[in-house]
Amino acid sequence: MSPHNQIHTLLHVWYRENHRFLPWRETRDPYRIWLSEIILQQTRVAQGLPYYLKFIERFPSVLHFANAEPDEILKNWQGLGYYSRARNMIKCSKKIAQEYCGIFPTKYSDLILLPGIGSYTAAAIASFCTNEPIAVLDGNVFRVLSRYFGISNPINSPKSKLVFTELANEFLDQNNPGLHNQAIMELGALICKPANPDCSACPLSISCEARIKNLTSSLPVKLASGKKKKRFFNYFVPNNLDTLWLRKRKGKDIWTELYEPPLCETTSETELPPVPDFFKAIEKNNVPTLQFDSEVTHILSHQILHIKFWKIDASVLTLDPNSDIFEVGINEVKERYAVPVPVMNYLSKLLATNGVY
DNA sequence: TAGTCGTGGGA
DNA sequence: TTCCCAAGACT
Repeated sequence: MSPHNQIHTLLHVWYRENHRFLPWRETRDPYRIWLSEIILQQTRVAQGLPYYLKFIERFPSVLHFANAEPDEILKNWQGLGYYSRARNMIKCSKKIAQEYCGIFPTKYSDLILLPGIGSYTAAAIASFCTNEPIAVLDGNVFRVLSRYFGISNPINSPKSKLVFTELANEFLDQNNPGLHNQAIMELGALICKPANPDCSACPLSISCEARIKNLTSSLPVKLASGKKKKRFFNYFVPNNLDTLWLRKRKGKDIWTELYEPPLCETTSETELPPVPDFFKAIEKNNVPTLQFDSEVTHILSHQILHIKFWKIDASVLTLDPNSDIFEVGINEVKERYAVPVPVMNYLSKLLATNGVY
């Protein structure tokens, strides 16, 4: 008999009566659970839901997913952010196709070895699909446990993760692991919110340390994040409107494997960036000139991007054949190539302004 | 380990 | 405006 028996009952009753109906809760298909969990990492339900529905329709099984073109996966992921999730899903699906004959594993010990599946996602899939008794620990659970047990360890410090992991598993209802995990996360999402938690409606309030000691506004403790770095991007687009140059981003920077126009990054704001050397003048004396088009500020978790778009006279230049830049119709870009949100916004504005398509 | 990886919404 | 945040994982 667990010392938390009574609270478990209250929590589970609350969940049954108050949980949201979400499509990934209507299945025990590990593929669908996996898809939803990866999509929802650091992402709100409202933002992820349409992506989930789109992916399920287009890629009904893990083998459909594994056999798809990586660029098509990325294109469907466009706009969701944290694109390494999609890249890791591709690796993960291929590994499942090869090592598991396309049968999606459900054991925590198997799941944790797969790309993009960490401790949270492995616990979620295992407990939701087969009731494997292992506690999930996500942002919601961190917050609920911090308040309920009055734990002041910072929730975003790797050292604290061990403490909260043990606590979560001690608090886990061994008889209903899947339901318990769902319930505690849903409680964090709907009641025990970061700001202004609704303690009056909380099934745990009777024995919640934070509520009893009036600490709900000071828990959980979170370490401050560093300030954002500024970067200055200059994108070059041809001055005729129906085509675009693209290049695939590589390396460990943002937007890896997404496409973007030729880029010149500068260390400070420029009134006029240099003409990059992947543009070659057709005639030596007819150097292409740049014409400022528009600018936008794009904010990421750890960076502030100051982006300027420049038009360049395509009729007097040619591309360095050694560059990886290629030319595409704008329609094809919109349909096939995953591009960062600010680039997509620029294209949409371009098309709307000119009414070409 | 602390930093990094997007995006959109709300206080 | 500015800040924080939302079902984390990786290095």
